[in-house]
Amino acid sequence: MVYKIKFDQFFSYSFSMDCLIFGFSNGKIHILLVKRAMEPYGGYWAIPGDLVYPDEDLPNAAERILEELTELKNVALRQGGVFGKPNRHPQGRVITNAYLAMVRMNETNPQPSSWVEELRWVPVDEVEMLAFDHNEILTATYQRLKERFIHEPICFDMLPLKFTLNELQQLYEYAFGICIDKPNFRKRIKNLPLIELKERQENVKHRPATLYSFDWEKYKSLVSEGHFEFNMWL
Amino acid sequence: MVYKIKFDQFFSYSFSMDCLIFGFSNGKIHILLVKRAMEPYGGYWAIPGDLVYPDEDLPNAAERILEELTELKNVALRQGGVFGKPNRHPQGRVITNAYLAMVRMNETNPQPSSWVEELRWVPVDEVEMLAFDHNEILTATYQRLKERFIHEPICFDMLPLKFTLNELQQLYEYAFGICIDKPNFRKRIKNLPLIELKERQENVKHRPATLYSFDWEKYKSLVSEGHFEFNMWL
DNA sequence: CAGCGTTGTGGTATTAAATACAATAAGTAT
DNA sequence: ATACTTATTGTATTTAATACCACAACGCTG
Repeated sequence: MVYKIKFDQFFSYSFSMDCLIFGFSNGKIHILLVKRAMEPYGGYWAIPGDLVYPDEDLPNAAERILEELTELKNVALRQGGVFGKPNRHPQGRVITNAYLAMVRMNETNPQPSSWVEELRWVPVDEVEMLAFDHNEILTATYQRLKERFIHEPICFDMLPLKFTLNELQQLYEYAFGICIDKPNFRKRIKNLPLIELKERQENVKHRPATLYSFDWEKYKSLVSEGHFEFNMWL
Repeated sequence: MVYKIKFDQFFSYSFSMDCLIFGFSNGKIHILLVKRAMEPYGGYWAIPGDLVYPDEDLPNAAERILEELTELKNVALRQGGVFGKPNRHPQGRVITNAYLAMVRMNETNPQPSSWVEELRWVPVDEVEMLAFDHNEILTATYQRLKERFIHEPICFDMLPLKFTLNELQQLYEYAFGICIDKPNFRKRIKNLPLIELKERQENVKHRPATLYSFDWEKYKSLVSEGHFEFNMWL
């Protein structure tokens, strides 16, 4: 089957970025959603995203768009999948690229901006109907996020800088829907480059837990020099 | 910073697919390259790829393009990364999406077609200067391929349907640049759903090795029902 | 067909890690 | 002090990874 298409017809697409920002709070992984104040899909909740400019590199576009819509800066965005069904966007052929990031919700204060009317953190398993094919994008991206959880220390990007071992455990338990024996969990992670702080929890109604930080310096040197591999459950 | 851009300017991009076909032969992982008989980059070696049609879904486009250029059909292509530097294509803004697949080289007979002048399997570590940003695309995609090797049984897509355990071992040794103890290797893989065939190698100058197949049926049922996880080296 | 070289296969002893489960210590609230 | 909640340590058992040795099976050569 041979198609005859004019050159111009090939150069008629648009390209967008969708930024999936994940955070952890109250034992649940959340995603940042925005309410669209603009057609198409005005009034719908959506993943923050917009079109890429003609002379803009993709990583820069993702950063710019995220900041324009939510005022978030200095977020380490990573590339995810591509979604390009011909009719996914009512205004034309728009192929979109998911970019994802993990942030500390307690230190992150997104504000609705540009065409965003409202903005909200929603637990990933409570997300309802979204604009465009954003449900599909979320599902696929969250799946990949969880896979990365196993072999990259990215979960520490969503935990507070000072966290308890229980918070770390809860994060993994939520992500993978499992229960872990507490004493054994602590033994497994004793290989990780964690810094045990002198501080403890405050304002809790029980024995305060010791706070820890992830030692990124040590982690990098371990990886670069020796044969250290981050691994949470084979 | 606020840009003012007309609607039309946003719908002026093009989108392409690049198909990275990997195979294994003589102890080396190869990639299928094509020689371009067309501008731009006429005469250069490149990853087979072309523009997506306006009404075409991405997976279909990848299949069509691969077939048009190499006459390969029924290849299980998977999505890889996106590459979209503003000036990566001399004719305009073309964002490209890598699709990758593993094939059995002994059963695969690609033929140059359409604008492809010539076609060649090249070991991944012997690839030289390619068209566009294809070296970058290859490096990034091969890297991801190797990561998948660890936790997905995709290596069996590039081995012959009937393979020896030594071939399997060689593949992993090449990919990760390591040496593995043969007896131990065989012990590790004894958990895998392999079918030990009644057949043996033929026309070899030494004791013929037993041939094996990967049991995809059993693999699927193991994964779906129980807690089986494919894992080659933590 | 004996003996050599090559490759495949089986075994063991050692080490390290994952698991299950019990017990203790350290705080808070009354 | 006492009860109660949560954090932390300990042990015994099982399981898997590793290193290394020995042997078996086959083709080839003389």
